[in-house]
Amino acid sequence: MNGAARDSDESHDLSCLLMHRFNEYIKFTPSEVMRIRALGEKPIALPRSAVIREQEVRPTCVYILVDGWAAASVVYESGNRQITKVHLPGDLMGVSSACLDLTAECLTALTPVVASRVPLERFGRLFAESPRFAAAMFLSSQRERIALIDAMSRIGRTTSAERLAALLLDLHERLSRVSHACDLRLETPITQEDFADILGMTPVHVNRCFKKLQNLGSIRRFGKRIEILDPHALAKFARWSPRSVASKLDWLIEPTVPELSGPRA
Amino acid sequence: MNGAARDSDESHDLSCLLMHRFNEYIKFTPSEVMRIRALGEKPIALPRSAVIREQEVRPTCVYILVDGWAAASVVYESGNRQITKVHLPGDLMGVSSACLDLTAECLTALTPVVASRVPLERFGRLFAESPRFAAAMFLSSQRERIALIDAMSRIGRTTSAERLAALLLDLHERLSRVSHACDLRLETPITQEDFADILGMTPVHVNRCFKKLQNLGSIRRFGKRIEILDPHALAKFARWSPRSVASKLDWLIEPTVPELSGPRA
DNA sequence: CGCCTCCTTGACCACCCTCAAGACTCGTGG
DNA sequence: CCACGAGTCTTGAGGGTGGTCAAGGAGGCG
Repeated sequence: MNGAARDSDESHDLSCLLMHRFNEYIKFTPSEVMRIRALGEKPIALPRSAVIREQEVRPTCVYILVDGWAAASVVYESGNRQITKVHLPGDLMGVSSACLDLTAECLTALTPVVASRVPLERFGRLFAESPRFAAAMFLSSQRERIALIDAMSRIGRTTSAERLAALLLDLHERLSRVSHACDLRLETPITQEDFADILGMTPVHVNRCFKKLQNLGSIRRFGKRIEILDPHALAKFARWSPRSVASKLDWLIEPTVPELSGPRA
Repeated sequence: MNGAARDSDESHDLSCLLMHRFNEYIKFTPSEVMRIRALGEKPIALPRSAVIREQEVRPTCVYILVDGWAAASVVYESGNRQITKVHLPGDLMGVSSACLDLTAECLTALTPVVASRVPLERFGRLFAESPRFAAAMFLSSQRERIALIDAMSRIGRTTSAERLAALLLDLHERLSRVSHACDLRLETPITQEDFADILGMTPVHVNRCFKKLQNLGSIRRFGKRIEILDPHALAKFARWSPRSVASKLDWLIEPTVPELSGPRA
């Protein structure tokens, strides 16, 4: 048992949330769950727009987003920024910059957030000692690459309205997995300017695209609440379909769990 | 010694090339090098434009690019495609799709290529048995994420001429590391249409951007040979600077090499 | 109530796309 | 050796998507 275990009273209620993400590819054993739970330091609350971690600084930690939404973005001197990833509760943030001398992206709070630091040393120790944790991290990094590939190809090769539609579907899917979104209602606490920075366009044009999707009868809006009226039509319009992660991963990880948690659904 | 060792006579001369990439973050021991060498099957030669691996198929392998240039791209029904990564000799290809049920990207040959398949099982076995290999793969995946982040933010937030300039500098840097490019001359065997697919624009406009960079006095062209006249000015124009990978990685990997395999510092 | 942030809308314009035609290169075959 | 054709590059003309600028409206909070 390592010294960080004393943090775990705060991270108590996070555990299920975090496990949800970490379990994406692997069913961890109880003892593994214990260790993963102990990864994060005491969570910190930050207001909206707060910088969680600067761009162009020495990376020392990764971060677990416990509550709220956050953005990873590349900021230019002109003030322009491109959001490269919208992080939802349970996400691990700032991992990619760990391979660099200076961080490539800035982590900011899109809403008030609660986040927990994970020192790289602690992360690295678990990575070295638990091959299954290493495999899970490897796979989830690949999944992040896929997300980037999808976002990039949309920015490069689809129109603005299509991009917005795809983003709404994407957020809806991710949120429903964290079970924030019920049915086809979508609560998006972020501004149209944020949308613009995600989609590589301007706030003004985001607004016009929203109107366009409304006129097409695909969505309806009530303030920040968005309702997807015809998901099928919207998906077709956006040329979007959900990615399904590999079901068979025995090439990387033993499919069965050695100890207790045996039963597979 | 595993059965794949018999492939190693062909992969003989590749080893230095591949090691160059695999060594990016770690210095491997001789026995580790042996195992990595044995990863790839017998390399296969393919003509330009050949599909190395389709999109939307079940992933069974990753690929080592031994010679030539290849592209990972997302292809739309309309025939449009976005190249998400230009692979140079020594690159590992198709890794990100390994986490999916169906591949997200299509791998195609931009020039005649020589490539070697690595069955996922073989990759996974080495990953499980060698924590140092696992760490190296993890880090190189993070580096790929950074490359995607950079490409994406450029497409989303910079003008076409800036993007082209950044791409030229990027290719020059990568090529000079594989030592194909001497000095400021850049041999690009790919068409302007390929450039367009990388940069998220049209071939016609790529041509105009080339002309613009020439008129600025930043580059000169002789067919497919490009000379960067003022790299400093070009980098400033493109808002480009080389990324430097972390020098201190002892949080993930023991910095010094143990002899054969086991002993921990 | 007033201020701030965000949303909305209009007018204008530029960057980049589309279409199209001609020039150049290079491999192939007569 | 030249002719041909396919693929690529180059250039022009015109148009549309989306950016810029600006002003008014709507909501939230001290």
